[in-house]
Amino acid sequence: MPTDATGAPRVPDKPTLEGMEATWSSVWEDEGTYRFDPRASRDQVFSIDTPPPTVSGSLHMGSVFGYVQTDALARYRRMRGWELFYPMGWDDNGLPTERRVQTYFGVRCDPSLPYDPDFEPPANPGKEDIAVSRPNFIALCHQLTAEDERAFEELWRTVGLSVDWTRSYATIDDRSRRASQRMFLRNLARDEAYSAEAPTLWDVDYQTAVAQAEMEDRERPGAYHRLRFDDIEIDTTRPELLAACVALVAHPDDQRYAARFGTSVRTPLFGVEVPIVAHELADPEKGSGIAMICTFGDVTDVVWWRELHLPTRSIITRAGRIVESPPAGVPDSPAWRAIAGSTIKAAQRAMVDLLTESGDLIGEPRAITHPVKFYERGERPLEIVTSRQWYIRNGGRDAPLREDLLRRGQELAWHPPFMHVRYENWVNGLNSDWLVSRQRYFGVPVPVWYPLGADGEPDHAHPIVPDEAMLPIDPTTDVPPGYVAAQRNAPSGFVGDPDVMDTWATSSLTPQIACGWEDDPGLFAATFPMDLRPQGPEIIRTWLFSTILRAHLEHDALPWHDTTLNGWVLDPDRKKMAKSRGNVVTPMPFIVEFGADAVRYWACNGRPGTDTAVDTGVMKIGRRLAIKILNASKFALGRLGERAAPGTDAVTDPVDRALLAQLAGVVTQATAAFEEFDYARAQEMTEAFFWSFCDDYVELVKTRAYGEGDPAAADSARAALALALSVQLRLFAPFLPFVTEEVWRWWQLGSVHRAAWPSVDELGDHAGEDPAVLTVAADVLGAIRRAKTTEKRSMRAKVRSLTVSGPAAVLRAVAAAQGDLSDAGGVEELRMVEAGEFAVAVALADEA
RNA sequence: GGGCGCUUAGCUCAGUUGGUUAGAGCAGCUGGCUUACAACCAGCAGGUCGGGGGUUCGAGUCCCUCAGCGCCCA
Repeated sequence: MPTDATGAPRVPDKPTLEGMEATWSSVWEDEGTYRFDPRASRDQVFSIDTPPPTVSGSLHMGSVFGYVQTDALARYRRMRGWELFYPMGWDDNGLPTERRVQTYFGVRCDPSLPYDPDFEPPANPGKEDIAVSRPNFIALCHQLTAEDERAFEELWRTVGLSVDWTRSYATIDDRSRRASQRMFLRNLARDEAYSAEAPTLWDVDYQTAVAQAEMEDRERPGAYHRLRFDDIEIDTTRPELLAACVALVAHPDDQRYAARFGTSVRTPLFGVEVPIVAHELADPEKGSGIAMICTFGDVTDVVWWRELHLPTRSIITRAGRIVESPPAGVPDSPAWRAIAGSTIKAAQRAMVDLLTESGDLIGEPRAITHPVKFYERGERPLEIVTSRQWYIRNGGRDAPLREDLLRRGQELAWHPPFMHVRYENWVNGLNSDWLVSRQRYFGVPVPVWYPLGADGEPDHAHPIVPDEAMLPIDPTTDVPPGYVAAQRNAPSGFVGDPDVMDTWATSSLTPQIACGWEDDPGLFAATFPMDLRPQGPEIIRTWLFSTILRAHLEHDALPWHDTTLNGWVLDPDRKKMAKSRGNVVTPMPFIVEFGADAVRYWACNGRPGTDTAVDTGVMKIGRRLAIKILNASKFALGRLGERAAPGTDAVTDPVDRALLAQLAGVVTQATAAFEEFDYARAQEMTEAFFWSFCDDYVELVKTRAYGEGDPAAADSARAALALALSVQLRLFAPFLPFVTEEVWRWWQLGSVHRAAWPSVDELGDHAGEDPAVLTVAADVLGAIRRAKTTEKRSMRAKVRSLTVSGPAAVLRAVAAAQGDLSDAGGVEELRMVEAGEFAVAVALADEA
């Protein structure tokens, strides 16, 4: 028995689940149950890098699903004696928050406006967005995310996450900005970060550059237009880019065009002479086998342009329109004026009309469906514009670094293991460095300035960097060392980098942020590298990868030893839950209807890495389990009356000893499952044992436990009930923290969540008992019940004669359980017959 | 097009290195107010483990192949 038992239990008459979430979450807060002890040393700490949820996203079942699974692992580790470092962060930085702020307050950011200290957002957003300065806009972002974070924390507390709430952080707070900027400067100093002017994937609506990880292919309708270039016909889906054409390209082995390589043709309408070139990426099967290269229609154009050293004729602006003046080499003709300044769609219509008129469009456009690149949050296809951006090397163009990162992936322990291959696929598929600058507002500023020449032009090759002690900074308001404010934007002065960093550039540092990198060396030494990083399946390529990258570059280490990946949450029709599908469901109604423990039961019922449907049927089972725990506990503890539970030594009856022996097996297996991060298996085994405990063991010993007979036999049952209950409550505690805490405190001091994880040792020497005594007794009891049910008799009906036949070992087990069997089954006479086969014959007494 | 996962009872899912008669819950059916629990309990019935082939004394499990579903990446 636990040594802190308080004596006689206090068991409520009508135990209930209602209100448990509020009661216990506030007790845990008051008692600091989940508070990290910073005096712990690294070998005592288990640290978890919780991915900060995007607070401006909706609270949905997917969040609860993964976080609860992790919480079960965390609670197990805590009970095993680890000092848990389990902080929570909020990912509030970035575009999702900007969007939400824009629609919520009806504002838009105009960085050219000055800060207005008196600005108040309208109570009700009007039709027209109000333009506000960047500082005002950022203030609104902070205001709204603070509200969102309160809602999230409320949910997490209600669902029982054992997070240390005193250690929360947000990816936009001072600590995160400081870490993010410091890491960027370290990358810059080591030449792992660099800026370059290059063709960049660009979202014309958000007006920002987009990284490879944020881009996705979508099937979109398009049309092949066959255009005539002198005697050559090409197919293109983007005739509006004709003016941007710099060459035609065919495969080097394509005999149809072999003779033409090195020659040139003239573009229709514009009459620009362009060379015919050869490149392996030209697909002979596609269209006529020869394509026009434009600057830039897609990423292949960029490859051709770079590798074949072609000129640049960009015609698309960052706003997604055709430029006003034609690029170098293109005449300012009527054809040009037909598209100058127009939208891309309008330009396409104008080009098609002109080409039809001139006869250079052959036949009708042929409709096709093809993959088009989109920003994952965007609504219009990405364009490619040339701009200066910041990059961090990630192995995309650097084989040794890529090999290092693949090796890191092999060092990391993946749960489940098959997820590792997704990482390998991603790393092997990288084809560019990581573009980290974004032309947005609510993010961590790129912490550099540029010197301005006497002509007022910035010198991008020699950025001015702040001292680390100054961080965090905003280069658009802070002044660089050695300059004064008046020199901002003045010739021979300086200019701040206007960009912010990609969200991932900061959230890839959650281990460093949470562990106090450079800010709190003691904490960092005790917690980093972290032990576990749990996450959803969709962020291997972004979050997981970039976190490994940053830790590799700075610390030459993995950021964590183990990583778990949960599955998707599917809607009840087994479709992936996604905002775009409109099938997202929020968790609170389920928590209200079934209770937090029941929702947790559902989450932990989902296997590691396995997609799982929202299923109220499973939650009902969870609720039923929680209620059963209350009632079974009431029975077990109620038998103790006014006394404390007898000690383990009192367990002498073979049936009781067999129960504890079986329980020892469950403890061993549940522990092994948890060690492999398989919370679901641990829950399943515990649950299965508990139901057989209730249905068979409790029924068998009930009479004895009521004390109707030998006091020693009664004490044996009571001691076994109490001990088995204590062990099972602790086995359930990671999954059902509320109901187990409720019952624990009926008779124990302190929290079950700080109690020791059960061990085989505490079950005494009963682990060596033959568990078959209970198994056989349960089988015989089952046969008696079957007989009564078959004859449609009450369970109270007496058994006139019970005959058990079987091998000697089985009969010995029956004999050992004889008293309990007779009591539980109402058996008047028991006969045992040695035989090869196990069989039970039941003769019921006549109805009274 | 490449990679990964899944397919087991009407439904939702377990089934750990190959090993008795493939399990659970829900739904269904039949009973029972048995002093922890009627939002409960007891019992019953229900499956050629997606199709085909192979390895083995033995395959839901390993190999090959086909089909369907889903996800990731091009």
